[in-house]
Amino acid sequence: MTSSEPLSTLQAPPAQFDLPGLEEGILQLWAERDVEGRSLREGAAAARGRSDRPSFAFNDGPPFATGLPHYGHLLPGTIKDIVPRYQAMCGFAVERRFGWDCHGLPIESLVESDLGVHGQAEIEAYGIDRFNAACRAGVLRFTKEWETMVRRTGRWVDFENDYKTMDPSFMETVWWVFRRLWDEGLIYEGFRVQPVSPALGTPLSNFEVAQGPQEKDPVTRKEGHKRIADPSLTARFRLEDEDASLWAWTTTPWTLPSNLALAVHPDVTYVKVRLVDTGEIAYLEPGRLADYQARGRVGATEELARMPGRELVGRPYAPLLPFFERYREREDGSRWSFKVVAAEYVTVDSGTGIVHQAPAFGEDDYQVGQREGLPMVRPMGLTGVFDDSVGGFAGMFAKDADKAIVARLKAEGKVVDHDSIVHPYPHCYRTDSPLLYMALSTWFMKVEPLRERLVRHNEAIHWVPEHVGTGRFGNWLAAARDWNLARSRFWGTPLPIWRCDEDPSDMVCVGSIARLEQLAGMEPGSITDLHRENIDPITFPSAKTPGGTMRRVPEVFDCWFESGSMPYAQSHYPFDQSKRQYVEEHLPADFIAEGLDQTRGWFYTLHVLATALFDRPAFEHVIVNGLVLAEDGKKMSKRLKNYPDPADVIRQYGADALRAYLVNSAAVRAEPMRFSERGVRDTVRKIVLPLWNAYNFLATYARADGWSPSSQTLGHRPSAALDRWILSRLQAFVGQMRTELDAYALSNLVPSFYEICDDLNNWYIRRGRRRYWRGKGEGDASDKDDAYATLFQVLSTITHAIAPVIPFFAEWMYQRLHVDTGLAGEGEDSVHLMRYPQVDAGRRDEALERDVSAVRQVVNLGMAIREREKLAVRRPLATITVASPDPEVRRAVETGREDLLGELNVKELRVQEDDRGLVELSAKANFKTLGKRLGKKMKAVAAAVAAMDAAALTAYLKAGSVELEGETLGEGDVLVVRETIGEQAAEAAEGVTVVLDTAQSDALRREGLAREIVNRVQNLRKNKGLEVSDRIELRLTCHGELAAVAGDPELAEMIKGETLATALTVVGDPAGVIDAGLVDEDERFEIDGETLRVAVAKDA
RNA sequence: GGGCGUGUAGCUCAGUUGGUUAGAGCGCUGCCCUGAUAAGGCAGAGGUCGGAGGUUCAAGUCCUCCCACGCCCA
Repeated sequence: MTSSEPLSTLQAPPAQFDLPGLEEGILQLWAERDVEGRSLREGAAAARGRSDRPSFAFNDGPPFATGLPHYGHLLPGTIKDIVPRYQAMCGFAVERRFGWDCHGLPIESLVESDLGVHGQAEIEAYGIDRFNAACRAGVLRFTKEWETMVRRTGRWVDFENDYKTMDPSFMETVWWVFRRLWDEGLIYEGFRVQPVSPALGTPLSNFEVAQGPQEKDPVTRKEGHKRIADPSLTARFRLEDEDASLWAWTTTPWTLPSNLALAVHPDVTYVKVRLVDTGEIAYLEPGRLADYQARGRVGATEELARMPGRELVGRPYAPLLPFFERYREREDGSRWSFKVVAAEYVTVDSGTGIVHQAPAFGEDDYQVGQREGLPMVRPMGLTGVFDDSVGGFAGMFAKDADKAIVARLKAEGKVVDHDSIVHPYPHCYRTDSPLLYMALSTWFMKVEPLRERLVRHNEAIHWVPEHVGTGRFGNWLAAARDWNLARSRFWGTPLPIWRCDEDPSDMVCVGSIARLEQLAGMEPGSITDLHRENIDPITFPSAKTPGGTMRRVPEVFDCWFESGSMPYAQSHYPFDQSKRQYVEEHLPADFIAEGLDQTRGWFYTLHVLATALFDRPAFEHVIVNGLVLAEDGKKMSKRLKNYPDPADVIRQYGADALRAYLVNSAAVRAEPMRFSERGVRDTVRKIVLPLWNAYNFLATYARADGWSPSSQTLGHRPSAALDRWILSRLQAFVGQMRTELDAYALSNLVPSFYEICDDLNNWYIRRGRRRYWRGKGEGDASDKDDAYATLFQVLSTITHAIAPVIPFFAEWMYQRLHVDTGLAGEGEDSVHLMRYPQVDAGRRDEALERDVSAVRQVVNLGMAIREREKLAVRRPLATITVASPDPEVRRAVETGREDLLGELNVKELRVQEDDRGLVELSAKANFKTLGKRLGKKMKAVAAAVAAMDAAALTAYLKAGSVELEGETLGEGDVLVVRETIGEQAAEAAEGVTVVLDTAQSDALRREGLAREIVNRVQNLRKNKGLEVSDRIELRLTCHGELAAVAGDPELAEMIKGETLATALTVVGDPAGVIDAGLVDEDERFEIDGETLRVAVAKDA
C-alpha cells in the first residue's frame, strides 16, 4: 500500500486484520469501477434480449418496506446473492431486480395510527384520496435504509431498476392477470365468514385478530384471547313430527333469530329421554345430559330410546323465532330450513351434542349451510345492529340484544337452562370490543378445480430441502381451497370489476388501462394511476342494461395476489413488448428463495397463478430457509432486545462473516437456527483468517524473494509430491463446490472451504515452508519456483471458488493476487466478473491423497505417543517404527518419509510388515456382514469370535476363513483389532502400529537443547518485530550444558543458520550472575533448569 | 384441532440402506508446536440420543403413543 511499491508484486498484508474496514474499501472499489453495475446491467440487458450470454432467471420476492431489514431478510438475502453470483460466474446473465411490496395492511395500519383514523367509516369520511396519499408517502420510508443495509451485506441487486407493486405498470399487469382468470371462468363472487369489528365497522384480517388483547388462561396458563363473560343458553327446539324437543346450546343468543338448522354428528349416539318432573321428551347426547344433571341443571330422566345421529338427520322442527319462517320450504314444497343436518365437526365436549346453525355467523355453520343449500340470513350490517327483518329487536346492537332474546325465549317457554360462561374470545385490537363473525360477500378464485394440475406441476419443482415440497407444500396443494382474493381495504390494486347499479349480474372485467379509457370514453393516456381515488369515480353506461350505470365494486386485491403476479407484473407483461419474450421463456424462473413461512404465501400464489395462466410451474429451483431465532431459542423480538442489531454485527465482524455464518447454519435446510453473535465471531476465525494467513505467508516470502506471478504461473505443473497433492485436493474442493452449488445445496460450502484451508495451512504450507526460505542461489531454485507457483494457484482458485459466499474478502484476495500483480486483463478487474473454476480431472490423484492421509495418521499416532511419554517434539528421537500388514500403507509411509520424520522430529524411519511383539490381536464379529445372514445365531457367533485366541486369529488371517458354531466365516466377517502391548511407547490404529524409540543419546539431547535455544531466539526476533529475512548478531550468555551446546561448532552453525545470525558470540558465566538474576538487560530463559540470556541485534 | 418440521455433550450441530465402544467444532483443563498464523496438534472432563412402549439377534436410526418447541393452517 505504499506508493513506492511496484504494481507487479504482491502487496504487503495490512498490519492489522480488519475485515469490516476491508469490506468498506471493497464497496468503494466496486463503486469506483462500476463492477456491480456492469454485472447487473448484463442481466437487465438479457431480460430485453440484448445480451449474448444465456440468461438465468432469478425472481426476488418483495418485502414490505414498512420496517427495517433483520436477520429474517439477511438470511434469504445471502442465499439470493450466492446463487445468482455463482450463475453469473458460470457465464449466465442474471437479472436481479429488487422488489417492494407497497400495498396491504401493514402500511394501512401504520397510516391509520399516524392519522388517528380507524375503520371504514372514518377513512371514507377522511377521504380515500388523502388516506392513500399518506400510504404512498409512508410506504417507502425505509427504502434508503434497506438499500444501505442490503449493499453493505454484499448483495448485488438492482435498486435502480426495481419494481414496486404500486407502480401503475405493475398494477395494470395485475389487472391483466385477473382478466385472464375471469375469462377462464375462475372468478366468482361468494361469501366468507370473517371477523368483524362492529365498533370500526370493518372486517379484520387474521393478523389484526392476533393483535387483539391477550390474557393467560387461569387454569392452563396459556396465552390466549382476552376472556369474556357470555350467556350460556340451552334452548328447546320443538320437533314438528313428534311431541318432543331437540336441545341445543349457544353462547351467542343474538344469532338465534338467524337459526336455520340444527347439526348432529352422524356417528354419535343420542338418547331420547322423558323428564320425570315435567314429562317433557327431549333428544340430546347422553354424556352431555349426565353433565347437565351433575351440575343440577336438569332433573331425573327416563331413557326411552337410543339412536345414532344420522337417524335424526332430516327431521323438521319449528322455528325458534318467527322472523325467517318463509325459508321453511322451497317453492317446490320441499323442506328447506329448520331441519336436522349432519356435521362431522360436532363435538360432545360441551353443550348438548346438538349444535345451533346460523350460516351467516360462523365458519362451520357457513360450510354446513353451503352443503345443505340453506339460505343466507344476515339481519345486520358491519356495525352489528339488527335491521328491520327481526321485528322488536331491530335497532339493537347484537351483544345488547342477547338479554332481550333470552327474555323472550323464556317467556315462550323455550329455555331449558340459562347460565353464564367465562371463555376466551377475540376482541378488536383497536377498540377492545368483542368481534362478531359474519359471512361477507367477497371475490374468489377457483383453485379446487386446479388441484390436480397444481400437484402435477409441483412435481417438476426442485425443492431444497425436498420435504417442504413433498410434505408441507404438496399437502397444501392437494387440499387447496378457493382463494379469497379481495379485501375491503383502500390502499391496494382495485378489483377491475364494474357492475351495473340496476342489475348486479351485469358486470364487466377490465384487463387494461386502455380498455377502461375506451369504455369510459376517455382520451387514451388520461389514466395515469390505478388507485381507488382515481379509479372509483370512473363510471360508464351499461351496454346490457338500458339506463344502468357501471360502477366499480369497492374491493381491492389481497396483496398476495400482487406478489404472486410478480413474474409478469415486474416486466409489465404483456404490455411491454421488449420483455414479452423473456417473460414467456423464463416461466418457470430458474431460481427463487424465501423463508419457510412463505410456503402458503408467495410460493403458493406464484404457483397457483402460473398454473392457472400458463399451465406451468412458476419456478424450477427453490431454496427454503428456516426461521432465525434469537440465541435463547425464542423469536427475535424488538421489545425483548434478545438479539444484536445486524448493522452492529456487520460493523464489528464484517458482512462476509455474517454471510458465512448464516449459510453454514441449519437454516439453509429450512430448520430453525439460533443466532449467536459468538457464532459470527468464530466464523471470522475459522473461515476468513485461515485464508488471510495463507495469503500473508505467500506475500511475506514473495516480497522478501522478489517473486511475482507471471502468466505462466497459473498453468504451472510442479513435480513434487506435496505440490501435486495440494493441487489434487484443490480439484476435489472445486468439484465439491460446483456439485453443491449446482444442486442448490448450500450447507456444505463452508465445510468444504474449511477443509481445503486446513489442508493448505496445516499440511501444505507447514510441510513446505522451508522451501520458501532458501536464499537466492541456495538449494534447488526450480523447487522454490514450484512452491510459489503452486501456492499461488491454490490461493487463486480458492479465491474464485469461494467468491459467491464471501464476496468481499474474495475480492480483496483477487485484487492482491491478480490485479495488483498485473495478471488480470481487460475487463478482469473483479473476481465476480471471472469464470468459476473448472475441475481439472488430470490433476486429481486420489491415490496420492490416500497416501498423505496415511502419513498424517502416522504423524498423529506419533504425536499421541510423544504426548503420553512427555517427549517434547523439539527434542529429536532416534527411530520410529511403523508396522503395517497393508503394503499400500507401507509404501505411503516410505514415500512420505521426509514429512513424517520432519513432523515428528525423528532421525530414522523403519517400516515393517510384521507387528508381532508390538501388538496383541483380538477379534470382533462383523455385525454388518454377519447380522442378516445369521439372525438369531448372531449372539453365539459373536461370543465365539471374541473368544478366539492369537493362534486361532493367525490361522484365520492366513486361511481367510474360520469355522465357528457350525458357521463358516469368510474374509471380512471377523474384524481383527490390534492393541499395543504393555508399556512400550506405541500407538495402534486400524491397520497400522507406530513405535517410538524414546532413548535419548547425548548427541540427541544436545541437539534438542540447541533447538530450544533456536526457539528462544526466534521468539525474541518476532517480539522485536524483525522481518523474517533480517540478519542478526546473536549473543548468548550461558554456562554448563547450554554453554557446551553453544560451543559445539556443528550445533552453533545450526543455530546461526536457523536464526539468520551472521555472528554468534557465546559468553561464559563463571560468576553465575544470570542465575542470580543480576542481569536484567535482554531476555532471560530457563531451559532444563539452566538459565540462558539472549541478546539480538539487527545486523546492519 | 390439522399439516410439516425440530428435540443427540455446557453451546452449535453431524450421525448413511438399523450393526459392535454415538462423533465434530466451539468453550473448559493439561501438554505440545510455531522462521506466516489472531492459527494448529495431542489428550482429558463432559451423553438416561425429549419420554414411554413395541418390532428385531441388534434401535440415536423403523413403528405407535405422549411431551416440548417452531412454522403454516383451522
